Amino acid sequence: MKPLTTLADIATLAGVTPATVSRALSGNPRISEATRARVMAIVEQHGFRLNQTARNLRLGRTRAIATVVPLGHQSAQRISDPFYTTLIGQLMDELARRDHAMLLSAVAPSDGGWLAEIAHSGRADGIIVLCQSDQDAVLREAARTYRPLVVWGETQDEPYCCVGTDNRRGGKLSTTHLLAAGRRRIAFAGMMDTPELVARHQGYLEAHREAGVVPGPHIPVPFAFEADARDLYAALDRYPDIDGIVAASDMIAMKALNELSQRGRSVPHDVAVVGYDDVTVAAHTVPPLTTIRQDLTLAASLMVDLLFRRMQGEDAPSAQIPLSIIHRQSA
Amino acid sequence: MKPLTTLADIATLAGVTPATVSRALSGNPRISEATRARVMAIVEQHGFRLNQTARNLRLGRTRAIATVVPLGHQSAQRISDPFYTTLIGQLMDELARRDHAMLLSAVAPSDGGWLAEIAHSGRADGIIVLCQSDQDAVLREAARTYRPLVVWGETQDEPYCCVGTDNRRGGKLSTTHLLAAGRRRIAFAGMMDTPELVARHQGYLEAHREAGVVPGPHIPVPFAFEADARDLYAALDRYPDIDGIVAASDMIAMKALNELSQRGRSVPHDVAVVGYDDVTVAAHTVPPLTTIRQDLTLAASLMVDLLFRRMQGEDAPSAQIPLSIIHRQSA
DNA sequence: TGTCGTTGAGCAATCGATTGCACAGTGCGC
DNA sequence: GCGCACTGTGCAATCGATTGCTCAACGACA
Repeated sequence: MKPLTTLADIATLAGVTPATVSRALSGNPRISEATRARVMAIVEQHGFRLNQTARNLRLGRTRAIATVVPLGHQSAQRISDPFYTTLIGQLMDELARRDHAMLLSAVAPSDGGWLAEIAHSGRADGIIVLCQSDQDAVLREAARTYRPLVVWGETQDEPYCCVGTDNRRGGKLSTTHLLAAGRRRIAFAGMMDTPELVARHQGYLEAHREAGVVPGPHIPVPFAFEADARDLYAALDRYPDIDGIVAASDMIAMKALNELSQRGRSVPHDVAVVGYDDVTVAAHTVPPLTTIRQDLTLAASLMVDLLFRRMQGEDAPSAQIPLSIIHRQSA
Repeated sequence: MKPLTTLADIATLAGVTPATVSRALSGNPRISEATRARVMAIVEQHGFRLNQTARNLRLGRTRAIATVVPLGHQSAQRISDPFYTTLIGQLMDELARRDHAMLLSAVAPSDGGWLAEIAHSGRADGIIVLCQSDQDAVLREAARTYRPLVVWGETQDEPYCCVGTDNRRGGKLSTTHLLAAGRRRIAFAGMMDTPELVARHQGYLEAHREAGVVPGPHIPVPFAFEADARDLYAALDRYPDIDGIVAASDMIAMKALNELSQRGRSVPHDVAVVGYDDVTVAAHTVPPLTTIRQDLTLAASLMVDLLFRRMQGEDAPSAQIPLSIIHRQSA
């Protein structure tokens, strides 16, 4: 049963016009039951599907949302971090629930045109940007003319709609936890090349300030596992007196567990480690990671909700989602 | 500078017809340099972008590839397994390189129509299906009428184009490794609800047969970490004599490391563990995982290559990608 | 000056689905 | 028996870009 390709084909078979078939399919009440049944039978029989491209053109919408990960920062050379992939999965579910498709892409922003290209090419009805990266200026510019845009990242005074957690508080929370446990030489492991990470580091500093403790060294480790991370981690050897590590992500924390284990330093006895994100594997490392949880299911549903409100013209504002520290055994 | 929306707008401003603007943009040599320059200037100035939906309708193609993950099997309730997310990332890169967008979706196949829906709705020029799941029949049926389809999974005698590794050999490889190390009571941990996993299990059995060793127990653990996996893992207590575990995925292996550690059983001394996939984290577990590597960069480029050849009408065949065992410290 | 070839651009159909409006047919009331 | 309201379909324009064909203008050449 070769599938027919157009409404007109079906119309011919049913002895009606394309208009009638269209109405029958869309449940228009002005079509008689008899006609509808006849049309539907033929549609079923031939496995006919509407051409979505034509439909989208006519209706001026695509029922697709573009999800973009800008790779302007070094932290995420690739979308390999489970944090992002989990978020993408949740967004996908949430969009599917609203009957929208997800157009996924990662862009290495060579110029400022990447966002405008997506916004005005008519491929999607809205855009979700995962991570501000170093593209704050581009986002601000786009927000001036393009409304259906939601960004995951550090919420500050941005003119665009941004969803995220209070990263400063998160960084402070994990650091305070270590300080309260008596740790006095706490390193911060991670880059500071996105607003979120900068904020986490600020929270780390703030906790130290309030406790009257001198901050430990900064160890610049990329988010993802990379070849040169090994060298960077030699930093652990440079600072043998570290008794605590605040990691900017669970992946970094996990790498820390691994490196510490190889150096014969026990966690949490010698060094306590706190992660960030509570990705799925965090509960399954050895020892399981104490970490800062961001509720990604909530994040995804909130982002999609805001996006749809913006697609309807509403001027939905930025929002923060709650944060909590999950106590496991690494700290 | 509000972006103009249509070719006609630009045409009006330039004092020409839409046809001329279209030709100017596409580099048609029949347009004079003077006219082209004038049109281009206006296009630049207003940040005009072609409406891709209209273009796609006219040209009969979308420059988009649908990537689908069927969730018919229990193993992957969600796309959380790093194996799939890494593969998706690689596919995304490969598609971007060919200037195609990726339409990502996960479907819980309630009926057999999901694939036909995607194939004939005209949203994408081709389809990549990640994992056969329990949908082999649907794939076979679709392959009869729809050519641009490539599946990741177990390559057997399927009539559709399938890319994958020799899972039977992989399962055998890891099992043989354990047997060669003197292990004699080896469990297989994982579900057998997809053809790939069945094949890995067969390899496991085959290795035992050839070595003249009785296979150990089968512990049915889902691919992903889930709430009830904990109960399933109580199986470890039921079989205290196990000295080796062949895991159907690295995630399962990782969970095994964790559970064993909680029971005070050392890896690899008491129990040796071999994973599957060599996901990024596998090198960073404690101890680092010995595992079977599947080269996903190669897999992605091969799949996309086959898909594009099929989109051009060629009858590109199934293919296998190589496999290797990576020796680390867990076995 | 008349004819032909070339260049550059316009006209209009097309891709496939949707929808406002027109209109034929039916049943009803008076 | 006539007009009216109502129902069910058809007609044709529309969404925005592309492209085969047509055609005007120009220069060259005889």
